[in-house]
Amino acid sequence: MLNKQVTLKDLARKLRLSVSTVSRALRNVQDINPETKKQVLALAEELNYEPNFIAKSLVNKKTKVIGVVLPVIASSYFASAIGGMMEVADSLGYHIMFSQSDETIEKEEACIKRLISIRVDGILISVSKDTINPDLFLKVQQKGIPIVFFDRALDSVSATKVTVNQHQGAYLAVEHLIKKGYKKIAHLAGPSRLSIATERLNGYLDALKDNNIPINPHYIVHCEDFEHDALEKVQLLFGLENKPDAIFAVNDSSAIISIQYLQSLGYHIPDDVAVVGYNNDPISTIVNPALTTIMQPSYEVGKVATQLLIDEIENEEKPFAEQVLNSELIIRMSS
Amino acid sequence: MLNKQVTLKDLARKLRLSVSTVSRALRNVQDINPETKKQVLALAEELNYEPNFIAKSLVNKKTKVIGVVLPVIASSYFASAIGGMMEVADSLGYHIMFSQSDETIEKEEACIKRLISIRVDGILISVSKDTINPDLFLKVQQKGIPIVFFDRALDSVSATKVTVNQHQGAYLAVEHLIKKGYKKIAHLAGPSRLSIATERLNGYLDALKDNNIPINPHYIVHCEDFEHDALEKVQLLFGLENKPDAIFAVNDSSAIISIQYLQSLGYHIPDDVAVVGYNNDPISTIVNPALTTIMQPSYEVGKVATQLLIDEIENEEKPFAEQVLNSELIIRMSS
DNA sequence: CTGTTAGCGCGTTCAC
DNA sequence: GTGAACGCGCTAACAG
Repeated sequence: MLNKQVTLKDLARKLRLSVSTVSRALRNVQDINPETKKQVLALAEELNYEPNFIAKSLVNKKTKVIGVVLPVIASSYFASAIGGMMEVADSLGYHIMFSQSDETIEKEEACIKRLISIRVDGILISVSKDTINPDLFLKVQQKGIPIVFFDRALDSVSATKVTVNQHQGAYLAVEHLIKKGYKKIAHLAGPSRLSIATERLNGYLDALKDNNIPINPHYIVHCEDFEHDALEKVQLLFGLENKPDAIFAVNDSSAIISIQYLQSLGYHIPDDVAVVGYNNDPISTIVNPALTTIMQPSYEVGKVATQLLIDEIENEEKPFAEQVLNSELIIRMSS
Repeated sequence: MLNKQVTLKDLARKLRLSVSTVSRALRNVQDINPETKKQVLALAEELNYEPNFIAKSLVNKKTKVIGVVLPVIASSYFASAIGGMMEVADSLGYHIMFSQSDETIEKEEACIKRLISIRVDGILISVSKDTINPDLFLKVQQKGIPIVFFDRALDSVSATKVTVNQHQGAYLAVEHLIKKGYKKIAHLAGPSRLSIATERLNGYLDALKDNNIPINPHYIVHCEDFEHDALEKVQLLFGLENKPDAIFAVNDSSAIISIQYLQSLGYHIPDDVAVVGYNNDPISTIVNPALTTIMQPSYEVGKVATQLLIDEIENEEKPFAEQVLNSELIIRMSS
């Protein structure tokens, strides 16, 4: 029962017309006898004809699909970025094909090669954390396939890039705490090997400096494993003689762990200690008090990156743009 | 600079061979002079030749891509299912193309038509919550395109389906509470119009019945808007003369809201009141005490559905299977 | 307005 | 072992 797919030829035969006439009628291009056009449309409808994109692609060398490569799809950050991509792609008539690199360079390379085989019109990529070598990306560009980096980019390749300013987000969070009157602000930092963590740390430091608040090294603790060792780090912080009156955490999970720990000690949030997180995870509205946090423009990243990619696909010679998007402070009850 | 893509013809010309010879050499099929084969492979490597899937698809009428239609991609449940799909598809040489219906039947129909145009080899779908009409799906099947439903299926169309047993999960949760010695078990139910909510409610009821625990209607409250009105419902529950000693919540968010409310009242979890959630959201390990919950096999759903679809694609005549997967109880500290 | 021809990149005969 | 010819479904160029 396979292959019941109706083709132009089928329509042409039944209508005793030539294939090209049918094709023209369906696409209403050039002059066509309104009468025959009507017939064609009617039969197409009746037989449930759907144009074969594959054949079309082969002819005009455009597949109208863009390939996306990202580390993992099951993360609230990427899932949201994907939403943005879909929105733009959809509205411009493009399809999206996803592939996961699982953070390994081997899979990343395999993904890209497959996308090339599919002849995607362009590629959107957030590189794996180990990716350093630019060769593959250069080859892609040489083949005339536009590529734009989102979220994580590679310095060594010149291309359009859309990223998020981590420094600014952290700065915003700390500045907010300062404005609220907190002065002894601690930072639950992320793993020191990760650039997003150090950028956020720098944002924290600069916000303090710019407001003439002395930096207390004891107030900076690194959670080398994110939320998994956050609890002991908070305990460290509140074991200090001179305890902090606010915490800026590298992510929402760590912030929430802090809140719960402090509450169990009898502290009141935000009166005794204020807490600000990062990410605006769904959790942040659920906890009590609801968490003040930084919302990264992940949806926007997806949208912008896709828009820029399609621009490049359709207007051959476009200079590379490098956009750095800012995050937003979401003030809730924890600060 | 476009269209730098190398083709068989390019290789053939440079090697002064015919296209078919080159093709054969690359696919190492039939007898080929090992010498010419070596040359071909060398040049292909040098020129970075990548076979054109589009052209291949047109010839053998198989695209090796499967289309997925789901309500929203940015949900931890679907994101996880997608992971399962990717794993299976990847290992079997298939690509996946996603599209979102945004829970509307119009977009759902548009998605399916586009997938048909792309000539996907098969379709995986979780229908929008308003979908009732089976016509479109029947048409897809008539075209010879296998379709399998996952998570949410349509009774009116006979096809392979992979779903999750909600009754069993709820039963597991309540049974666990009973075994722990709790007897006054309340249920924060979901919106009564949703089938998953009523199935879970029935699981709750049956678990009580099977254990000879009388059902107290006051202990069943419906959160018509999930977590958004969970707080007031819990307050209702604990405003009762005869207060519950355990809560089974329809999802993790509601469970966490309950925990925090009870803690603020001075209750100790789980000594005074036990709480069990549903979904095994990332939050559930973060909160204190960590939440006992039900883990739905979403990853498994994705895997199984994809596997069954590919089976159908490759073995024409396969009877439809209907798989109902069971959930798992994750025991943590809240019970 | 419509039909004919050619070709997109590749696989599959069928000859040589 | 290799080449020529044909077709997949469709669009584009040129006739008529």
